[in-house]
Amino acid sequence: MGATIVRGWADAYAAKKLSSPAAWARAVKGLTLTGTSRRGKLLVLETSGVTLAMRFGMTGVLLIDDDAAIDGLFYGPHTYKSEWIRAGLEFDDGRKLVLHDPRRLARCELDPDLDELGYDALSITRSEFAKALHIARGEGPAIKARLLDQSVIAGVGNLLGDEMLYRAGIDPRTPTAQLTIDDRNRLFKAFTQTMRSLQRRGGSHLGDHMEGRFPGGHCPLDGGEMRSATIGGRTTYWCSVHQK
DNA sequence: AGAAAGCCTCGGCCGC
DNA sequence: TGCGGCCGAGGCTTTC
Repeated sequence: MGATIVRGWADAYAAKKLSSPAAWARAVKGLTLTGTSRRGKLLVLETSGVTLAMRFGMTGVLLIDDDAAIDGLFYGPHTYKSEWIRAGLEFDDGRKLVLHDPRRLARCELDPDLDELGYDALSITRSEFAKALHIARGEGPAIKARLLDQSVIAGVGNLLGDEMLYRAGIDPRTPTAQLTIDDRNRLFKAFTQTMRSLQRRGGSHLGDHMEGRFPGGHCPLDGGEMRSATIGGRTTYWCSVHQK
């Protein structure tokens, strides 16, 4: 902390949410880093001025002084190339933060609106979880879609959402308001356990969840056929036997 | 060749 | 008729 940004840059893709690529370079120059935090999938850099943020999409990785902050992304490449560097910050002490992203879905942001994000998935409490699943009117969305809604709970992606429902034995298509008390209890337990194991593994998708998660796959727990469909806009897999 | 990720936008359907 | 809630499709991009 305390280092000052001497230079920043972003290409047109990384800066897609900004008014222009130059806006990032212009805004970050001369700012002093005062703190870092994370909310859901968003990395937040607090500074002496405007708050900076980065999101990593599917294949984005933060490089700190040339070292990858995480490795082994399930869908990512297993190599690093200089042409995949999309944005970066250089500090007056010689250190740097670099955004490496082959598929160009990662983004830099200025003054992010944290109110758009719900409870953080890593630290959500039982009572917050209950609120997150509360539906005021009607049946609500399919539970899978609810888990992926970043404005309700921030941090759950497609693979994690499938994993939690798989562990809890809940059909991802179930309307949220139809979940029983028992369902909700099992889901909260599966949720926290899944997040804990994710954290232990270093926070990346290593592909060690849900072995049957592919077309024609079978459930490793009971041999049931795995089904798949688009739910909440994402490809979803579930066991036809134990996820009811 | 098609499918996948996160996120965004769009148009359509449903029920009140 | 309008509105909110919800849905899938389509787009972005590249790799496998």
